[in-house]
Amino acid sequence: MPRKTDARSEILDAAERRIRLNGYNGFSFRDIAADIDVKSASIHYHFPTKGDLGAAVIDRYSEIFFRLVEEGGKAGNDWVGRYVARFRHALLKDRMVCLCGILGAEISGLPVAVADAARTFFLKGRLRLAENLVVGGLSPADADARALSLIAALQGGLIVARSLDDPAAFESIVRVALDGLN
Amino acid sequence: MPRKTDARSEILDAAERRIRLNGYNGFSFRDIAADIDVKSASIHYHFPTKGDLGAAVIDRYSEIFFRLVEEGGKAGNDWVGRYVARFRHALLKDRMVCLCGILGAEISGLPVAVADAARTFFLKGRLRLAENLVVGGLSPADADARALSLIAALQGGLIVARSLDDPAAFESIVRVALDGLN
DNA sequence: GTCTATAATTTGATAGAC
DNA sequence: GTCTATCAAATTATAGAC
Repeated sequence: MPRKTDARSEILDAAERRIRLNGYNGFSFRDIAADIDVKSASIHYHFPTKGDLGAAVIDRYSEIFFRLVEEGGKAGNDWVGRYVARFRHALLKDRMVCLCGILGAEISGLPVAVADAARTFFLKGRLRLAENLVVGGLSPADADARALSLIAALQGGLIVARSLDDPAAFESIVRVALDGLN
Repeated sequence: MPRKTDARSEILDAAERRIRLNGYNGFSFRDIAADIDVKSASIHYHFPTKGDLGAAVIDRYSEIFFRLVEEGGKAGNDWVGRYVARFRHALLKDRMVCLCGILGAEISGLPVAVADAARTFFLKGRLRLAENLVVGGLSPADADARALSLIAALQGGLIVARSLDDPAAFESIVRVALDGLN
Protein backbone atom coordinates (compact mmCIF):
# COMPACT_ATOMS: atom_id res chain seq x y z
CA MET A 1 0.00 0.00 0.00
CA PRO A 2 1.44 3.36 -0.99
CA ARG A 3 1.89 6.07 1.62
CA LYS A 4 -0.60 8.87 1.88
CA THR A 5 2.04 11.35 0.72
CA ASP A 6 5.05 10.85 -1.51
CA ALA A 7 7.82 9.15 0.46
CA ARG A 8 10.57 10.99 -1.33
CA SER A 9 9.09 14.35 -0.40
CA GLU A 10 8.63 13.29 3.20
CA ILE A 11 12.28 12.28 3.36
CA LEU A 12 13.36 15.62 1.92
CA ASP A 13 11.11 17.48 4.36
CA ALA A 14 12.52 15.65 7.36
CA ALA A 15 16.12 15.94 6.16
CA GLU A 16 15.78 19.67 5.47
CA ARG A 17 14.37 20.25 8.93
CA ARG A 18 17.08 18.19 10.61
CA ILE A 19 19.88 19.91 8.70
CA ARG A 20 18.49 23.37 9.41
CA LEU A 21 18.35 22.55 13.12
CA ASN A 22 21.49 20.49 13.69
CA GLY A 23 23.62 20.78 10.56
CA TYR A 24 24.71 18.21 8.01
CA ASN A 25 26.68 16.19 10.54
CA GLY A 26 23.86 16.46 13.07
CA PHE A 27 21.41 14.00 11.57
CA SER A 28 21.44 10.34 10.60
CA PHE A 29 19.45 8.17 8.22
CA ARG A 30 17.82 6.64 11.27
CA ASP A 31 16.72 10.05 12.52
CA ILE A 32 14.97 10.72 9.23
CA ALA A 33 13.53 7.21 9.18
CA ALA A 34 12.10 7.64 12.68
CA ASP A 35 10.68 11.07 11.78
CA ILE A 36 8.55 9.64 8.99
CA ASP A 37 8.08 6.14 10.43
CA VAL A 38 9.99 4.00 7.96
CA LYS A 39 13.23 2.04 8.20
CA SER A 40 16.56 3.56 7.30
CA ALA A 41 17.05 1.09 4.44
CA SER A 42 14.08 2.74 2.71
CA ILE A 43 15.87 6.08 2.77
CA HIS A 44 18.84 4.48 1.04
CA TYR A 45 16.50 3.25 -1.71
CA HIS A 46 15.63 6.86 -2.56
CA PHE A 47 19.02 8.38 -1.78
CA PRO A 48 21.91 5.89 -1.94
CA THR A 49 24.34 8.00 0.10
CA LYS A 50 24.04 10.78 2.62
CA GLY A 51 25.70 13.10 0.12
CA ASP A 52 23.00 12.32 -2.44
CA LEU A 53 20.34 13.19 0.12
CA GLY A 54 22.10 16.38 1.16
CA ALA A 55 22.48 17.60 -2.42
CA ALA A 56 18.83 16.78 -3.20
CA VAL A 57 17.68 18.70 -0.14
CA ILE A 58 19.58 21.80 -1.27
CA ASP A 59 18.42 21.53 -4.87
CA ARG A 60 14.78 21.38 -3.83
CA TYR A 61 15.24 24.13 -1.23
CA SER A 62 16.89 26.44 -3.74
CA GLU A 63 14.29 25.73 -6.41
CA ILE A 64 11.38 26.47 -4.06
CA PHE A 65 13.14 29.48 -2.52
CA PHE A 66 13.73 31.27 -5.81
CA ARG A 67 10.37 30.24 -7.23
CA LEU A 68 8.60 31.86 -4.27
CA VAL A 69 10.73 34.99 -4.64
CA GLU A 70 9.95 35.10 -8.36
CA GLU A 71 6.22 34.47 -8.10
CA GLY A 72 5.62 37.08 -5.45
CA GLY A 73 2.44 37.21 -3.40
CA LYS A 74 1.32 39.11 -0.38
CA ALA A 75 4.85 39.36 0.99
CA GLY A 76 5.59 42.37 -1.16
CA ASN A 77 5.69 43.30 -4.81
CA ASP A 78 9.39 43.84 -5.39
CA TRP A 79 11.93 41.06 -5.96
CA VAL A 80 14.32 42.27 -3.27
CA GLY A 81 11.49 42.61 -0.77
CA ARG A 82 10.35 39.08 -1.46
CA TYR A 83 13.91 37.78 -1.17
CA VAL A 84 14.10 39.36 2.28
CA ALA A 85 10.66 37.98 3.13
CA ARG A 86 11.86 34.39 2.63
CA PHE A 87 14.44 34.90 5.38
CA ARG A 88 11.88 36.48 7.68
CA HIS A 89 9.67 33.48 7.06
CA ALA A 90 12.53 31.12 7.97
CA LEU A 91 12.95 32.77 11.36
CA LEU A 92 9.36 33.58 12.32
CA LYS A 93 7.44 30.67 10.79
CA ASP A 94 10.01 27.88 10.55
CA ARG A 95 12.04 29.06 13.54
CA MET A 96 15.11 27.88 11.67
CA VAL A 97 18.09 29.40 9.90
CA CYS A 98 18.52 29.24 6.12
CA LEU A 99 19.53 25.77 4.93
CA CYS A 100 22.45 27.19 2.98
CA GLY A 101 23.50 29.44 5.84
CA ILE A 102 24.21 26.54 8.12
CA LEU A 103 25.67 24.46 5.29
CA GLY A 104 27.85 27.39 4.26
CA ALA A 105 29.23 27.54 7.79
CA GLU A 106 30.07 23.82 7.62
CA ILE A 107 31.18 23.91 3.99
CA SER A 108 34.76 22.73 4.39
CA GLY A 109 33.57 19.46 5.93
CA LEU A 110 30.87 18.65 3.39
CA PRO A 111 30.86 16.18 0.50
CA VAL A 112 31.77 18.00 -2.70
CA ALA A 113 28.32 17.71 -4.25
CA VAL A 114 26.70 19.19 -1.15
CA ALA A 115 29.23 22.02 -0.91
CA ASP A 116 28.76 22.85 -4.60
CA ALA A 117 24.98 22.99 -4.24
CA ALA A 118 25.26 25.35 -1.27
CA ARG A 119 27.72 27.58 -3.17
CA THR A 120 25.30 27.74 -6.10
CA PHE A 121 22.54 29.02 -3.82
CA PHE A 122 24.71 31.94 -2.73
CA LEU A 123 25.92 32.62 -6.24
CA LYS A 124 22.40 32.66 -7.65
CA GLY A 125 21.19 35.00 -4.91
CA ARG A 126 24.10 37.34 -5.52
CA LEU A 127 23.47 37.50 -9.25
CA ARG A 128 19.69 37.82 -9.16
CA LEU A 129 19.77 40.37 -6.36
CA ALA A 130 22.35 42.45 -8.20
CA GLU A 131 20.31 42.32 -11.42
CA ASN A 132 17.31 43.67 -9.59
CA LEU A 133 19.33 46.40 -7.91
CA VAL A 134 20.69 47.48 -11.29
CA VAL A 135 17.12 47.78 -12.55
CA GLY A 136 16.50 49.90 -9.44
CA GLY A 137 19.17 52.32 -10.60
CA LEU A 138 22.45 51.16 -9.06
CA SER A 139 25.64 50.72 -11.03
CA PRO A 140 26.65 47.08 -11.61
CA ALA A 141 29.53 47.40 -9.14
CA ASP A 142 27.38 49.01 -6.45
CA ALA A 143 24.61 46.51 -7.08
CA ASP A 144 26.96 43.57 -6.54
CA ALA A 145 28.33 45.08 -3.35
CA ARG A 146 24.83 45.74 -2.03
CA ALA A 147 23.67 42.26 -3.01
CA LEU A 148 26.53 40.67 -1.08
CA SER A 149 25.88 42.88 1.91
CA LEU A 150 22.21 42.03 1.98
CA ILE A 151 22.88 38.28 1.77
CA ALA A 152 25.43 38.52 4.57
CA ALA A 153 23.09 40.61 6.73
CA LEU A 154 20.24 38.14 6.26
CA GLN A 155 22.28 34.98 6.83
CA GLY A 156 24.13 36.49 9.75
CA GLY A 157 20.93 38.06 11.04
CA LEU A 158 19.15 34.72 11.15
CA ILE A 159 22.00 33.08 13.01
CA VAL A 160 22.47 35.89 15.51
CA ALA A 161 18.77 36.52 16.13
CA ARG A 162 18.05 32.85 16.63
CA SER A 163 21.07 32.42 18.89
CA LEU A 164 19.84 35.32 21.01
CA ASP A 165 16.25 34.08 20.76
CA ASP A 166 15.39 37.62 19.72
CA PRO A 167 13.30 37.99 16.54
CA ALA A 168 13.28 41.77 17.02
CA ALA A 169 17.04 41.72 16.48
CA PHE A 170 16.47 40.27 13.02
CA GLU A 171 13.94 42.97 12.18
CA SER A 172 16.38 45.61 13.32
CA ILE A 173 19.11 44.15 11.13
CA VAL A 174 16.79 44.00 8.12
CA ARG A 175 15.72 47.60 8.64
CA VAL A 176 19.32 48.81 8.62
CA ALA A 177 20.16 46.68 5.58
CA LEU A 178 17.21 47.98 3.55
CA ASP A 179 17.88 51.56 4.65
CA GLY A 180 21.29 51.17 3.06
CA LEU A 181 19.70 50.49 -0.32
CA ASN A 182 18.19 53.98 -0.50
CA MET B 1 58.01 12.95 30.27
CA PRO B 2 55.83 16.03 29.91
CA ARG B 3 54.88 17.27 26.44
CA LYS B 4 56.74 20.17 24.94
CA THR B 5 53.58 22.30 25.13
CA ASP B 6 50.64 22.15 27.52
CA ALA B 7 48.38 19.25 26.56
CA ARG B 8 45.22 21.05 27.56
CA SER B 9 46.02 23.95 25.24
CA GLU B 10 46.84 21.61 22.38
CA ILE B 11 43.49 19.90 22.82
CA LEU B 12 41.69 23.24 22.80
CA ASP B 13 43.62 24.34 19.71
CA ALA B 14 42.75 21.18 17.80
CA ALA B 15 39.12 21.21 18.93
CA GLU B 16 38.66 24.86 17.99
CA ARG B 17 40.07 24.23 14.55
CA ARG B 18 37.90 21.15 14.01
CA ILE B 19 34.74 22.91 15.15
CA ARG B 20 35.42 25.96 12.99
CA LEU B 21 35.89 23.72 9.96
CA ASN B 22 33.26 21.02 10.45
CA GLY B 23 31.00 22.15 13.27
CA TYR B 24 30.34 20.71 16.71
CA ASN B 25 28.95 17.46 15.32
CA GLY B 26 31.75 17.23 12.79
CA PHE B 27 34.57 16.15 15.07
CA SER B 28 35.24 13.30 17.48
CA PHE B 29 37.52 12.79 20.45
CA ARG B 30 39.56 10.48 18.25
CA ASP B 31 39.99 13.21 15.62
CA ILE B 32 41.43 15.53 18.25
CA ALA B 33 43.56 12.75 19.69
CA ALA B 34 45.05 11.97 16.27
CA ASP B 35 45.68 15.67 15.60
CA ILE B 36 47.93 16.01 18.63
CA ASP B 37 49.18 12.41 18.74
CA VAL B 38 47.64 11.14 21.96
CA LYS B 39 44.88 8.64 22.70
CA SER B 40 41.26 9.67 23.05
CA ALA B 41 41.17 8.55 26.70
CA SER B 42 43.66 11.33 27.44
CA ILE B 43 41.23 13.90 26.08
CA HIS B 44 38.57 12.61 28.45
CA TYR B 45 40.98 13.13 31.36
CA HIS B 46 41.06 16.85 30.61
CA PHE B 47 37.47 17.20 29.41
CA PRO B 48 35.15 14.47 30.73
CA THR B 49 32.42 15.00 28.14
CA LYS B 50 32.26 16.49 24.66
CA GLY B 51 30.06 19.25 26.05
CA ASP B 52 32.75 20.17 28.56
CA LEU B 53 35.28 20.42 25.76
CA GLY B 54 32.95 22.46 23.57
CA ALA B 55 32.17 24.95 26.32
CA ALA B 56 35.87 25.29 27.21
CA VAL B 57 36.73 25.96 23.57
CA ILE B 58 34.20 28.78 23.40
CA ASP B 59 35.24 30.30 26.73
CA ARG B 60 38.88 30.47 25.67
CA TYR B 61 37.97 31.73 22.19
CA SER B 62 35.78 34.49 23.58
CA GLU B 63 38.35 35.50 26.18
CA ILE B 64 41.14 35.78 23.61
CA PHE B 65 38.88 37.44 21.04
CA PHE B 66 37.80 40.28 23.31
CA ARG B 67 41.23 40.62 24.87
CA LEU B 68 42.76 41.20 21.43
CA VAL B 69 40.03 43.70 20.57
CA GLU B 70 40.60 45.50 23.87
CA GLU B 71 44.38 45.59 23.72
CA GLY B 72 44.56 46.94 20.22
CA GLY B 73 47.73 46.84 18.15
CA LYS B 74 48.57 47.53 14.57
CA ALA B 75 45.12 46.45 13.37
CA GLY B 76 43.70 49.88 14.13
CA ASN B 77 43.24 52.17 17.07
CA ASP B 78 39.50 52.13 17.51
CA TRP B 79 37.56 49.39 19.29
CA VAL B 80 35.10 48.85 16.45
CA GLY B 81 37.91 48.68 13.91
CA ARG B 82 39.71 46.07 15.96
CA TYR B 83 36.50 44.07 16.39
CA VAL B 84 36.16 43.99 12.61
CA ALA B 85 39.83 43.11 12.25
CA ARG B 86 39.37 39.90 14.26
CA PHE B 87 36.86 38.69 11.67
CA ARG B 88 39.14 39.66 8.82
CA HIS B 89 41.89 37.71 10.53
CA ALA B 90 39.62 34.66 10.80
CA LEU B 91 39.02 34.63 7.06
CA LEU B 92 42.42 35.67 5.69
CA LYS B 93 44.81 34.11 8.20
CA ASP B 94 42.86 31.22 9.69
CA ARG B 95 40.76 30.61 6.58
CA MET B 96 37.91 29.72 8.91
CA VAL B 97 34.61 31.19 10.02
CA CYS B 98 34.06 32.54 13.53
CA LEU B 99 33.73 29.75 16.10
CA CYS B 100 30.50 31.23 17.42
CA GLY B 101 29.14 31.82 13.93
CA ILE B 102 29.13 28.15 13.09
CA LEU B 103 28.00 27.19 16.60
CA GLY B 104 25.23 29.77 16.42
CA ALA B 105 24.01 28.16 13.21
CA GLU B 106 23.93 24.76 14.95
CA ILE B 107 22.66 26.14 18.25
CA SER B 108 19.42 24.19 18.53
CA GLY B 109 21.31 20.89 18.43
CA LEU B 110 24.01 21.77 20.96
CA PRO B 111 24.39 20.78 24.63
CA VAL B 112 22.98 23.54 26.81
CA ALA B 113 26.36 24.62 28.19
CA VAL B 114 27.78 24.97 24.68
CA ALA B 115 24.74 26.87 23.41
CA ASP B 116 24.87 29.24 26.38
CA ALA B 117 28.55 29.99 25.84
CA ALA B 118 27.93 30.80 22.17
CA ARG B 119 24.99 33.06 23.08
CA THR B 120 27.19 34.90 25.57
CA PHE B 121 29.73 35.66 22.83
CA PHE B 122 27.06 37.36 20.72
CA LEU B 123 25.59 39.18 23.69
CA LYS B 124 28.95 40.51 24.78
CA GLY B 125 29.79 41.70 21.27
CA ARG B 126 26.43 43.42 20.97
CA LEU B 127 26.85 45.25 24.28
CA ARG B 128 30.48 46.25 23.89
CA LEU B 129 30.02 47.35 20.27
CA ALA B 130 26.98 49.43 21.20
CA GLU B 131 28.86 51.07 24.10
CA ASN B 132 31.60 52.11 21.73
CA LEU B 133 29.15 53.43 19.16
CA VAL B 134 27.45 55.52 21.83
CA VAL B 135 30.83 57.03 22.69
CA GLY B 136 31.14 57.73 18.96
CA GLY B 137 28.00 59.83 19.11
CA LEU B 138 25.08 57.49 18.36
CA SER B 139 21.96 57.28 20.47
CA PRO B 140 21.69 54.09 22.56
CA ALA B 141 18.91 52.75 20.31
CA ASP B 142 20.82 53.48 17.10
CA ALA B 143 24.01 52.09 18.59
CA ASP B 144 22.32 48.80 19.45
CA ALA B 145 20.81 48.53 15.97
CA ARG B 146 24.16 49.27 14.34
CA ALA B 147 25.96 46.84 16.63
CA LEU B 148 23.59 44.04 15.68
CA SER B 149 23.91 44.90 12.00
CA LEU B 150 27.67 44.85 12.15
CA ILE B 151 27.76 41.48 13.92
CA ALA B 152 25.34 40.00 11.39
CA ALA B 153 27.31 41.43 8.45
CA LEU B 154 30.58 40.03 9.79
CA GLN B 155 29.24 36.57 10.68
CA GLY B 156 27.27 36.32 7.46
CA GLY B 157 30.13 37.83 5.50
CA LEU B 158 32.56 35.19 6.72
CA ILE B 159 30.18 32.37 5.84
CA VAL B 160 29.27 33.74 2.42
CA ALA B 161 32.78 34.79 1.42
CA ARG B 162 34.25 31.47 2.45
CA SER B 163 31.48 29.54 0.71
CA LEU B 164 32.19 31.48 -2.48
CA ASP B 165 35.93 31.21 -1.88
CA ASP B 166 36.02 34.97 -2.46
CA PRO B 167 37.85 37.03 0.18
CA ALA B 168 37.13 40.19 -1.81
CA ALA B 169 33.44 39.61 -1.15
CA PHE B 170 34.14 39.88 2.58
CA GLU B 171 36.02 43.14 2.11
CA SER B 172 33.15 44.51 0.07
CA ILE B 173 30.67 43.55 2.80
CA VAL B 174 32.83 45.15 5.49
CA ARG B 175 33.18 48.36 3.47
CA VAL B 176 29.41 48.68 3.15
CA ALA B 177 28.89 47.88 6.84
CA LEU B 178 31.41 50.48 8.01
CA ASP B 179 30.08 53.07 5.55
CA GLY B 180 26.75 52.70 7.31
CA LEU B 181 28.29 53.81 10.59
CA ASN B 182 29.05 57.28 9.23
C1' DG C 1 9.34 0.30 -2.34
C1' DT C 2 9.73 -1.31 2.12
C1' DC C 3 11.23 -4.61 5.02
C1' DT C 4 14.73 -7.71 8.12
C1' DA C 5 19.17 -8.53 8.97
C1' DT C 6 23.67 -7.50 9.16
C1' DA C 7 28.31 -5.90 7.95
C1' DA C 8 32.02 -2.69 8.99
C1' DT C 9 33.26 1.34 11.23
C1' DT C 10 32.94 5.12 14.44
C1' DT C 11 31.19 7.26 18.46
C1' DG C 12 31.32 9.02 23.49
C1' DA C 13 32.74 7.23 27.50
C1' DT C 14 34.87 4.19 31.39
C1' DA C 15 38.09 0.96 34.11
C1' DG C 16 42.32 0.17 35.55
C1' DA C 17 47.56 -0.48 34.75
C1' DC C 18 51.66 2.34 34.70
C1' DG D 1 48.55 12.23 32.83
C1' DT D 2 48.74 8.91 29.46
C1' DC D 3 48.16 4.49 28.19
C1' DT D 4 45.60 -0.27 26.75
C1' DA D 5 41.49 -2.32 26.51
C1' DT D 6 36.92 -2.36 26.22
C1' DC D 7 31.92 -1.26 26.11
C1' DA D 8 27.33 -0.11 24.39
C1' DA D 9 25.38 2.44 21.14
C1' DA D 10 25.19 4.70 16.77
C1' DT D 11 26.81 5.31 12.08
C1' DT D 12 26.64 4.65 6.73
C1' DA D 13 25.67 1.29 3.80
C1' DT D 14 24.40 -3.34 1.51
C1' DA D 15 22.04 -8.00 0.51
C1' DG D 16 18.13 -10.20 -0.24
C1' DA D 17 13.14 -11.52 1.08
C1' DC D 18 8.50 -9.89 0.27
